[in-house]
Amino acid sequence: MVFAEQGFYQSTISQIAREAGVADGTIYLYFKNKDDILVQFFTYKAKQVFDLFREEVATADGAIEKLKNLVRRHLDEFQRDKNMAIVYQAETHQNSRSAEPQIREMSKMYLDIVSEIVEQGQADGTMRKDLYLSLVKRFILGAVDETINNWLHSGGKYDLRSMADPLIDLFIRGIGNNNVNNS
Amino acid sequence: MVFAEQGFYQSTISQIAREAGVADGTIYLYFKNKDDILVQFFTYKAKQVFDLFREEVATADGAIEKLKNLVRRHLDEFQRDKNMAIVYQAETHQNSRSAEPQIREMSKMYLDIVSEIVEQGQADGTMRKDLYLSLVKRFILGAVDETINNWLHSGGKYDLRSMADPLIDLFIRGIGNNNVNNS
Amino acid sequence: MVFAEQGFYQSTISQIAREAGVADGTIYLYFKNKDDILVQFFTYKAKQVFDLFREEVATADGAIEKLKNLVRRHLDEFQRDKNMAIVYQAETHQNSRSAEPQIREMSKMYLDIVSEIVEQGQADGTMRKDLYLSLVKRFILGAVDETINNWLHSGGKYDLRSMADPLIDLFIRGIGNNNVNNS
Amino acid sequence: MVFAEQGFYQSTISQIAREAGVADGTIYLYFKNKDDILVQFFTYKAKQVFDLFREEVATADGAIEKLKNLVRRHLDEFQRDKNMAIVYQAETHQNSRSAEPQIREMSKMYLDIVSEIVEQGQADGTMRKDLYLSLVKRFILGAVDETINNWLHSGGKYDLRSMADPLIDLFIRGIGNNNVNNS
DNA sequence: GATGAATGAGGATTCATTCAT
DNA sequence: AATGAATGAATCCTCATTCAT
Repeated sequence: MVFAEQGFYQSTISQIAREAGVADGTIYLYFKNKDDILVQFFTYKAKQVFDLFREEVATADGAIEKLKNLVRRHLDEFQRDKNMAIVYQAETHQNSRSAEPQIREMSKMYLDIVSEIVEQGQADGTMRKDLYLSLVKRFILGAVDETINNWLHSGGKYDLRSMADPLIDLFIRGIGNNNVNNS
Repeated sequence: MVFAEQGFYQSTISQIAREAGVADGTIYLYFKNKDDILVQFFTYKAKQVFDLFREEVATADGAIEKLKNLVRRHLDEFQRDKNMAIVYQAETHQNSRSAEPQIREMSKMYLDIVSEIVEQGQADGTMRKDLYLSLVKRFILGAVDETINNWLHSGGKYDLRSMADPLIDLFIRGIGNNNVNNS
Repeated sequence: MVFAEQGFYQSTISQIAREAGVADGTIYLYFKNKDDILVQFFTYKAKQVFDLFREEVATADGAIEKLKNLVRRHLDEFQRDKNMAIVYQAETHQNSRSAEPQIREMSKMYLDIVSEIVEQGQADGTMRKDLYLSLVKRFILGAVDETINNWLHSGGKYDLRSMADPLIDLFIRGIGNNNVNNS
Repeated sequence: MVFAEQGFYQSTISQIAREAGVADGTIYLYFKNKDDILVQFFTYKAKQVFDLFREEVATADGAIEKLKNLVRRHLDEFQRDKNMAIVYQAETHQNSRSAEPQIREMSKMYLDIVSEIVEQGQADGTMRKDLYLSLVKRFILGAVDETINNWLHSGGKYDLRSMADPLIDLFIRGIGNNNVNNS
């Protein structure tokens, strides 16, 4: 996918069309304009990915287990579809984009899933009650995102999925030495 | 700053010049080309910001205190210079940018500072020894970044700096309920 | 043709396009860039003109007759296509042109034809054997060129072709008074 | 001189100024505008060179001797001042130049000198009477010009002046084999 | 539906020229 | 007289979009 390599705005309709194996004009039979390609791409991908996420979370028991599955699946999917990962990383950090609504929606869906998990964790006593929820969800999303971002910038060589467990561990236990404090 | 509002590549030289109160051609007396504006901007800002960061870390005692100061300062500076924040967020998540070297350098400097802090924390017993260091540093950077990113997408209304302490708390203690484990 | 009137480098793409009855962008469907217009023009013309020259020379008997035909045809063609004549005159006397290879090739082809003729003339005894060949061919090309150049600078009013025979006469007999020598 | 290397129109005022060791603005104290540099250059050079030519012709006896001296001096001067040669070659073959009047004047002066010589030659019986004068003078100028042009395109390596005598020989005797005709 | 040639607005960059110092 | 920073008109080229076939 061209706009994974050079960014969506640096890609031309000609490149996109050639890659799709159609003529330039044909693009306009399916997309209103160039921006609409991005919008539809995100709309389609969002649905696809979030269905997976929801399903993954639903099949797990316990908040921590749900969180583990979510993060694993997240890393897994982005590893599987590196192009989507690149486009997602690039576009979620711009503003005044035409795909802004789609991106906000995706972010929101993700944050909602995390919120639900944390709230469940608080309810069943596996997570701290004194958490600043709106911060926690971003803290988790941010850490996962940056893990993906770094994987991308490194060229996507190593196994991204293997980062899931250590990452969850940091979410759950933090980096402080609890043994010291609790001794 | 125009390219904070519409992204650097969506801004025109005319807009940038008008905003700077000079003629289009004048831009080229100070910058080799359009890309060079971004490069010089990051080079200049990086030096300025990292001097502050280093200083902030140096004046604190103890790893946790250092980390607090760093994160506070980070949020503080990005809150103070919102335009820089926007541009930084946008450009650090693109690839094949001309400012790539500057951005990699900035990232690396940041990660190095965090590494040093964590290593010190491990040495003085305030941080866990069983940490995956290269993951931890990105986990911290990612969480801070996403906090800033969200603040930006919300329009920069609330006080970003106030996020520092709860964020550090999450880094240190995690979200797991240690009381349960330790009871 | 605009660049006949003002020189190729003084013409703008807009002018060239307007004259061709197409939009500016259309030019770039057929030419790589502005320079390529000149290159293609020469490549095309060179082939066309030199095919004529070769043919003209082939159909004549005897070196002197061949030379006459060549010069006649040369003047004839440049008279017929005055724009080409202007561009040719202008560009063959510049250096570091992008069309340089085409121009060198055209010059070389011309000089080669003349060389062959002169060598044949020497073989059949109609031309002097003590000739400095590489000078002779330039001497002929130069004289024809300047004849064309002057015709152009005079506005192309008079009949250029009528210069052919007197010019050949000068090539063959020179301006010296042989009768005096031979008396 | 910069505009010998890249042509006058491809040279910038900055380059010309730097080479002259003055600031850009200073150029405008001495020249009305960029074109005026070319105009003044030709005006100055023309006077200088033609004074030499006239002198050279005056000091010789006999038309053929005068012609020899003129051609020698011409080649000599252009060899000595290669930059002038390049600029002269380039600009005399363009039209709608601002230096056009200067160039026409230079051409005319040259052709006038040649005319005078030929007329004298006809009067004293060393040159043919049946010459088409306006053609002869261009034939001579063209041949000399092309000799210079070729020397320039070859990089100006060999001794240009040594071409003078063989060239004159061609002017005088032509390339035809008179012995054959006169036997 | 599909094509791809043609369009022309838009944008980066250059550079002759000016003018305050 | 000399400077050189600033100007902005001018120009090449790109590319999203259209539309006749």
